[in-house]
Amino acid sequence: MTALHSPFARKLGAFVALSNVEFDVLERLHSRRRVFPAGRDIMHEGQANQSAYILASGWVCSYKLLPGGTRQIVDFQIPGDFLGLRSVLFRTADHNIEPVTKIEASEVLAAYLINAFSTTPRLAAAVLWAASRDEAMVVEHLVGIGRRDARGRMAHFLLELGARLKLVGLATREGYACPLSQYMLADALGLSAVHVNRVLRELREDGLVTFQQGQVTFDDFDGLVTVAEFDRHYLDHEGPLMK
Amino acid sequence: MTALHSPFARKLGAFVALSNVEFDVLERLHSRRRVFPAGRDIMHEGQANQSAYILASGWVCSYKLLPGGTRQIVDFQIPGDFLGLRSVLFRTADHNIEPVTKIEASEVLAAYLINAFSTTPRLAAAVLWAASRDEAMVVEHLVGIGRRDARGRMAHFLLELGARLKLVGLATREGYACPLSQYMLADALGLSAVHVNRVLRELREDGLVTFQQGQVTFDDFDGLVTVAEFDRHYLDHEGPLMK
DNA sequence: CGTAGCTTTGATGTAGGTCAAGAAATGTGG
DNA sequence: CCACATTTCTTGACCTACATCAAAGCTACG
Repeated sequence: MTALHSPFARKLGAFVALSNVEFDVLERLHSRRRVFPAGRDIMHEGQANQSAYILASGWVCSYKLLPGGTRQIVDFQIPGDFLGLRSVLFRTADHNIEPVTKIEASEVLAAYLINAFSTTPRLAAAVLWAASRDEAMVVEHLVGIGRRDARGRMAHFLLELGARLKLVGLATREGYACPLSQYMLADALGLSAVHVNRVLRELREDGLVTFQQGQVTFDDFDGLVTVAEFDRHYLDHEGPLMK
Repeated sequence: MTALHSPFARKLGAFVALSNVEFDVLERLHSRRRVFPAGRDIMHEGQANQSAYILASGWVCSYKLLPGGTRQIVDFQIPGDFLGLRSVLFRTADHNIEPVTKIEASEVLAAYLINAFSTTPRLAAAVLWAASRDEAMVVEHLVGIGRRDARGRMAHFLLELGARLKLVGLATREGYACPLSQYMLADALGLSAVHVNRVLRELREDGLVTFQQGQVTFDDFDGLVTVAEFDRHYLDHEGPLMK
């Protein structure tokens, strides 16, 4: 059954056990489906009146630029994730969003969303839950950059991404397809691209993970968890938490 | 008029122009007022069924510990800030909260809050607004740790804190009282305490800021803004944005 | 099939960490 | 209000993780 639904429905279903009615409301949220090419930003810092989207396929990243020209990627979004929820609440976007690959996304009209929330409150809970989880991930990212060394950061990042992708059926314990360049990893982890390359080599030579040709392969999952000091708890929802 | 209200009401009032009725509802939110001593955590990672609080006086910090024993402070909360909003939504806290000073905080009952939201929706908007602003600050913090050097981080941090304190009337353009130790600054900025000390000295010797005896003094505000690459925009709400 | 963006590697530099130890401030009990 | 203890601040010497620079081999796609 879950296989019939969109990644978004699938993800929310992992948080809250949804009825068929709720699934239907969910599917009707998606209004206009749009396609964007890789590389061209779909949202700019400071831009007003942005729509929100639900990502159907492809990857995007949210980032901020510093005056010096360097950038920091705050988060990646994968199928099933919301884009620009905060930009709707604030009237203006506070970060940039760039598609990493070609993407398909469904526009979500604010009015529609609010209506869906009032008719099916469990849906509101599920969406807020997802939003809180995103924020928790930003926090974890912050902790990693502040207090982990390069190896730990990379290991943690690759595991976390795996856990998120598993939620929408795009990863297994073996690994997953990953379209990120080493430059993007660098901008996400607060490292230089050169160092990212070296760390990746190290992890590979230690028999922990291989990241080559757009494919992440966990060679020693448990070993990697140890290096990452990964807290299995915070993303491992085995079943719906709300019955 | 604003001077009569609590820091919380004062802060929300800066976002959304509130009516007297709304102010009253706001004041009634605070149920039990409690006092906590400095240093003893009031919320633990993994602990279930936490209450939320509104901080009335004093400072607290939210942090996470890594298995290695190091810690990363994610954010400081000052009077008028919400504590543990996310811990209520998730049933369990995902970080620790430690009072930096002795604090007074009012417990907020979840049921009360939800009720207030449905009767005065503008209040819900204001609270969500504040929550989004907090999240935006965590993002900015992440960017700083990932891509700014120690000087820039410190400068940015001191300015941001000043901007937040100004919202609740606890800072001026001249400076503010700040009870944080250099160890805490270190844990917040992802630096060592020793280096924090050196950076502070540098900034003082360059005539930019002085941080001594619990007092932050801006010696050259504009100069500091330049060093910090501080975006005046993102916290400078001069008046209510929603009329 | 050429050129632009990735990846890989080596050599060298530096910001910030760690260790150590003394000086100030702050707190505590008598 | 003083003596003592404890935390916090400050500074110096040394070291390491990561940045920067540079250049060569890959991929891929228009």
